[in-house]
Order: sequence, then structure tokens, then C-alpha cells
Amino acid sequence: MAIRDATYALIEEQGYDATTIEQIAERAEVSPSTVFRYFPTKEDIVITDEYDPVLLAELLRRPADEPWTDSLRHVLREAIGVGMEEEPEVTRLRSQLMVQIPAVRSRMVASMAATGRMLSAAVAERTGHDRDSLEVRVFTMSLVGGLAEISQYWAENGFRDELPDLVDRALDVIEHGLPTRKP
Amino acid sequence: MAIRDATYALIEEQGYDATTIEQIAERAEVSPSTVFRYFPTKEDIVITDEYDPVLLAELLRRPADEPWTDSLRHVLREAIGVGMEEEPEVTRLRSQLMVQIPAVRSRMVASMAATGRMLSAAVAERTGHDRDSLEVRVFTMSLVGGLAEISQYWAENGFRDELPDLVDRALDVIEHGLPTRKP
DNA sequence: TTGATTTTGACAGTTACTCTCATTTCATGG
DNA sequence: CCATGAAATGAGAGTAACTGTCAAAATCAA
Repeated sequence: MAIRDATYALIEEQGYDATTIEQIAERAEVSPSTVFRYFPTKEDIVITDEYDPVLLAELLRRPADEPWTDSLRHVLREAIGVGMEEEPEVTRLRSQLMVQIPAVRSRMVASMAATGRMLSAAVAERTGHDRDSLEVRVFTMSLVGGLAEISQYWAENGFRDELPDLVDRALDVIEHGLPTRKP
Repeated sequence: MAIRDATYALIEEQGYDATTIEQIAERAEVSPSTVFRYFPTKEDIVITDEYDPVLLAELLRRPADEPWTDSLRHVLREAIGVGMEEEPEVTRLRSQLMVQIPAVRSRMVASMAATGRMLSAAVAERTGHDRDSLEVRVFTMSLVGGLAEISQYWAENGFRDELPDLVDRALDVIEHGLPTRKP
């Protein structure tokens, strides 16, 4: 979409804060009204939720007898892989903005929380818990919190790690807790 | 502080969005400029970070040979207990605003993330990890994510649970994962 | 009391966002 | 090809959260 492209371009040129909606509208050759019609907030232009349904669909496609933590691992690796292959610069830019711009970060966390809610249903079914139980909700959100940190870590360290590896390490921590007594 | 009191009162009367900085300033008998001087954003008037140092101090006071998950449990229960005893209505209002107002929620999560960073040092030391390692960071943020959900759950269910119990259950999930095969 | 320093306020400006209403675009049936 | 209705777009006015600057006022020290 033109609005999104214009936004990415302008942010790379001038930075996030210096980029106004008016500029975005001008670059995309639409009116500011139209920008607001498609994206309720400025952060929404940067962030995308479009992976959510994909993620969920993938999860449901996994064999039912697979340990669900494994399912999750596969699905997350896949989702992240897709993002990186299709538009690596955008993926990086998003991570970077997450680190630098608090509003973007919180929009991202909110988005991931929504994803988490979706996952809750799947997780609840597999584990035999009630979807609205404290346990499932806490687990899901702790998952989301941990995963969000991956992006931060990645960006802060200059994107030098392979994202799938980070996902693996993060999931290990979330599944088994911190490995004890590491020298 | 007068500004904070005025804010709480106005929010209870009119709700969060309907309460403007101008009204707050008027009620607190200061100028809007002064409000902004003390609180960078509207959400900051509602949220407080003052428990952070207390929490950290408590944590350091625990015996060094205690399993650190136990230390965490004690400290969190204590911190929450204090908040509830000293100003229960405010604690409840904050939880409620966290559920209703996205901006407040994300400010809260950010605040808890900052607390998490502080805890990271303690956690890292006890477990022998590097404080900046992905493992510690993921663990800390997943802790924060899970704990933040407690507040949500509590408010959404009409504050009928005892907060310390919820903390216990949440920490169990975070420590041991979701209990498997619950009928 | 004077002088210095800190706190406060008045004010102007920016920008994200909302609402309303008119206009344009466009698909569809006659 | 034209008319009609629906959807997309735009113009414009308004609000409220901030930011920055500078002057006035309260506070404190000597």
C-alpha cells in the first residue's frame, strides 16, 4: 500500500518523530483524512498484524499429538522466517523502531497480546485448561513478553544474530526456566 | 500530591478520557504548565514507579541461599500487599484503567519493564548469567508480561480474587509452565 | 532589604487525531 | 451511453496533549 511505503521511506530519510502525517499524505498522494481513515494511529502505519491469521492457521495445521510447545516453536520459526524473507529491511526497521520509539513498542506489544489471545484458545484446548483461566492467560502473556524481547535484543545488538536461533533460545527459557548455575 | 489527588478524583467522576489536563490543573489549583512540569504525560499522573526501589531493596534483603524464585515470590507478595493496604481504591482504579485505557496499560508495562531491568541484575547474579544475555532478558520480560496479566485478570473479574493468591498461581505457571492434562 | 535562585504561569505553536459534510469515483442496471 | 446509488475521498474546523520560551513571583541567603 502506498501510504505504508511512503511512511517507511520518510522514516528512513528523517526518522519517526520528524515524519508527520501531512508529509506521509503528500508523499502517498492522498489527503491526511485518507491516511487516518486507513490507519487509526501513526504507529499502526508502521506495525502490521497480518501475520496473526497465518500464524494461527499454521498452528492448527500441526499434528494434534505433537507436544504443543514444539508446535509453537515450528510455527514461530516459520512466521519469522517468512517476514525476514519477504521484506527484510522492513522487518529490521520495525524492530529498530520498537527499540527507539516507545509508542511503537507499546503498539507492538498490544498487537502481540492480541495474537496471544488467539493462541490462548489453541493452548487451552491442547492442555485441557479453560481459555479464560488465569493460568492460560498468564502463560500466554509471559510468552508474548518474552518473545517481544527477542526483537529488542536483536535490534540492540545490530541484527547480528539469526532470528530463528534467538527464538529457539527464548523458547527454551520460557519452557524450562533459566538454566541454573551457568559458569 | 495535589495533582495526583485531583486526577484520581476527576477520573472517578468523569472517566479518563473526559478528564483534561486543564481540568486537573484547575482542580489542583495550579497552571497546566505546572502539571506538565511534574508529569511528562497524562498516564504518568496515574501510574507510579515508587515501589521499584522498595521492591529491589526487599529482594536484596532476602537470604542469599534462598532459591531466588522463592525470594521473588515473597517480595512480590509483600509489595502488592503494601499497595493494597495503603491505598486500596487507588490500586483498584489503576488496575481498572489498565484494562480500559490502552495508553495507561502500555505506560504500566513500560514501567514494569524498567523494574524488570532492575531485577535482571539480581536474577543474573543469583543464577550466574550475564545480565545482558538474551536468556536473562527474555526471562525477565516474560515474568513482567505474566505479572502484568494478573492485574488485568483481577480487574476484569471484579476484583473478587485475593491478589496474593493470584500472584502465587501466576508464579507457579511461570516457574513450572502450564500444568499438563488438567481435566 | 537586596540579590540570587528556583518555582510557577502565560502564551504561542505543533501535531496527532476526531467529526462532519460535501464531492468525487465507480460499479451496475436500464 | 447514461442515470442512480454506494463507496471512497477530501476539505475544513475543532480538540487536546504536549513543547518551548520568557517573564513574574515566591523562596531563600546574605
